[in-house]
Amino acid sequence: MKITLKEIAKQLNVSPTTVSKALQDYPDIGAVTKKKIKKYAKQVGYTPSIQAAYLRTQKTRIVGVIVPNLIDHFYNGLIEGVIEKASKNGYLVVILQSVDSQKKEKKMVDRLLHQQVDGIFISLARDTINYDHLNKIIESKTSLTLFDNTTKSINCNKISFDERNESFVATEHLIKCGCKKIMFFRDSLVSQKSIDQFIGYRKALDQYNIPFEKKYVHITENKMDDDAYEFIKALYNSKSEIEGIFIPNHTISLGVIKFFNEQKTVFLDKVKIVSFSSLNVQQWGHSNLKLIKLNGKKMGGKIIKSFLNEQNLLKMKLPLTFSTELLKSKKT
Amino acid sequence: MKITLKEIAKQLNVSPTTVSKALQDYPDIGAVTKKKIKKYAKQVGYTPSIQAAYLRTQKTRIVGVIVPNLIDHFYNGLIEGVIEKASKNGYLVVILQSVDSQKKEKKMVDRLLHQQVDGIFISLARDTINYDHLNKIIESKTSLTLFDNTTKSINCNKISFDERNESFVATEHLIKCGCKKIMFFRDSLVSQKSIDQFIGYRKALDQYNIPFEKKYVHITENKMDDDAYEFIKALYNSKSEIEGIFIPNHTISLGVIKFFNEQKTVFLDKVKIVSFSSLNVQQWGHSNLKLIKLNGKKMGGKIIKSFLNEQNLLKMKLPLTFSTELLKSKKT
DNA sequence: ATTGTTTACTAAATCGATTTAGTAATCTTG
DNA sequence: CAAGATTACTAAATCGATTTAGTAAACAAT
Repeated sequence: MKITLKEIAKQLNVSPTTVSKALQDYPDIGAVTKKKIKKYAKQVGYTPSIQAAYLRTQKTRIVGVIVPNLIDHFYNGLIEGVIEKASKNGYLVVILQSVDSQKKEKKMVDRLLHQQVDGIFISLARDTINYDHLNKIIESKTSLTLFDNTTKSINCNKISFDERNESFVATEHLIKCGCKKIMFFRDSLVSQKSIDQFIGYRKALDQYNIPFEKKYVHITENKMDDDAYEFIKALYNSKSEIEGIFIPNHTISLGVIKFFNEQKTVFLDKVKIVSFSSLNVQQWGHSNLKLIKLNGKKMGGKIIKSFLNEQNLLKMKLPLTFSTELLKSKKT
Repeated sequence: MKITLKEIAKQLNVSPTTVSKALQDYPDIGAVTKKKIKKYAKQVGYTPSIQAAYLRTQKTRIVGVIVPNLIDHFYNGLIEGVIEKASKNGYLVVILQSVDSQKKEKKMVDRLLHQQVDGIFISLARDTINYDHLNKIIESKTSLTLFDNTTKSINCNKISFDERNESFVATEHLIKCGCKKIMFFRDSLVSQKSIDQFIGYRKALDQYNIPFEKKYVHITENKMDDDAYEFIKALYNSKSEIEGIFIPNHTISLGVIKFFNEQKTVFLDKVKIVSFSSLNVQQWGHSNLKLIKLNGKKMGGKIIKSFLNEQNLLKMKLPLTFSTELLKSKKT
């Protein structure tokens, strides 16, 4: 049977108030009583019900993460990082995937708000262009952190790579390898992340006086890996003159690599590839294939760190004894 | 501001009771009032607080999953399956990793019980040999499902592969390829999963009259991939006569493949490998390397299905109107 | 017209904690 | 030694819902 505060109070012949206060180290409980209560609570393995406490504290100790998918190694690593750091700090992590769809993303946000989680972390779906759901999060005073694919339109915590620079470096690498005809797989026309990647790509071309050609940009859709596979296959069959390929994520590279494996790397010998990836293996150790590693796990840790910072600031502003009053005056 | 039941009641000049009942379609609320309340609730976007409702219903609509790690593709796929199916049925999923340690596993269980989740799903850590934490789950009347690596000692829902048979088939494949000196990577001495795999391996050897040799079994430890890498490297340097290798999981195969990639598959041409894996790519399309695919996503779906079944059975046994009484009589 | 049933609603208890506002008992201090 | 201050504790309200028990009002039956 579940042990409750009341039960402990009854057993020790004190009031529930005393027990609650003793366990929270209130100064107005005698040292002897405090020790006695704490000892007994430990003995019977009492832990206050989070659900019940929520009614007063408004804290669930749960955070929610929405990622576009769970296939990409990058997000897996990221989630690992989030879970590890969150666990250490007593938070549980709820994972949801938007399947890169704005519609689903909105649904997931509603579900998380409904559960009244303490924080929501989102890498926006490829097609998200409306931010009502993000504003709803902010209005509800829930901590919001955008990561990886963010947006400038919303003012909140943000954690992301310097996509422009990373893409510049990637493209530059190909150029330095002697490539001039460089393909760019673009995963979205509207997402900030993709826009930045495109800017980095363009900037590198400009800097090395290579003319930009629209036909070298392919915009992937739906199943990114299959789409990339089909595209690269068609490209090969049409005897393309492509010299280098820049791939902005692991999923797309899966499709591309699949094709090259089928060709037994005959084609790969003529084309240089750079891909963002978060695999820490050199499985595809072909000299013409370079992986730029993006550390998802580290980013995951950073997300929680920024969240915890915010929570601590809140706590400092709202000392326990005055929390209710201050919260009330803040809300009105 | 959060809309509460009380607030709606006030606005419509009815009692909170009426609102609550109307929204739950109780028969003793007039059709007109019911419609009015429902309309208003919808208009202001009211959803009852799960946290508050918990106090009476004892349901959090959260389930927890504990996996050994998040690196292995198999668990990633599994989690994807769990989340997809759980989301569809209104459950949130909390993910935790035991890092293949019994100690952490117990901690994670405590945390989930503390949060009072509706169901806990565990793939036991490699070194788990004590089951007190599982019994605690059962005692607390929380639904428990063991998957992948289970144990016979606990009576609960279980979902796993026929490891003996799968291993038999894998080993048989190597034998049919002409191998007699077959290595077996074993990931644990105590886990049921590993024991079953070993039995399958032995059975295949026996059936084809191949003597079992202890030296062909390597027990991995700690970082399975690194350990496997080091082992296979040493094996190669000692000019081993190994003809076939059976690898029971993706993580170990990462280490092995890493080695072969470094050797540019020179060695691989002389050795046949079978590995369990859940990658759906033919990236390593070498004819001497066979991957036996384990569908994690499907297993994830099955876990939720079995959980939902159990929950529904409970519901049928405990009609809403009598739930409290019956629960009480059951608990005593 | 009186009693018995429905119908439609509400008051109050409850879930498990936290917190505010008090109250005895003890201790200071002028 | 009386009046104020301090110590150690408790009663009761509260958080946001659900559910039990109960009550008026309308209707039906004798």
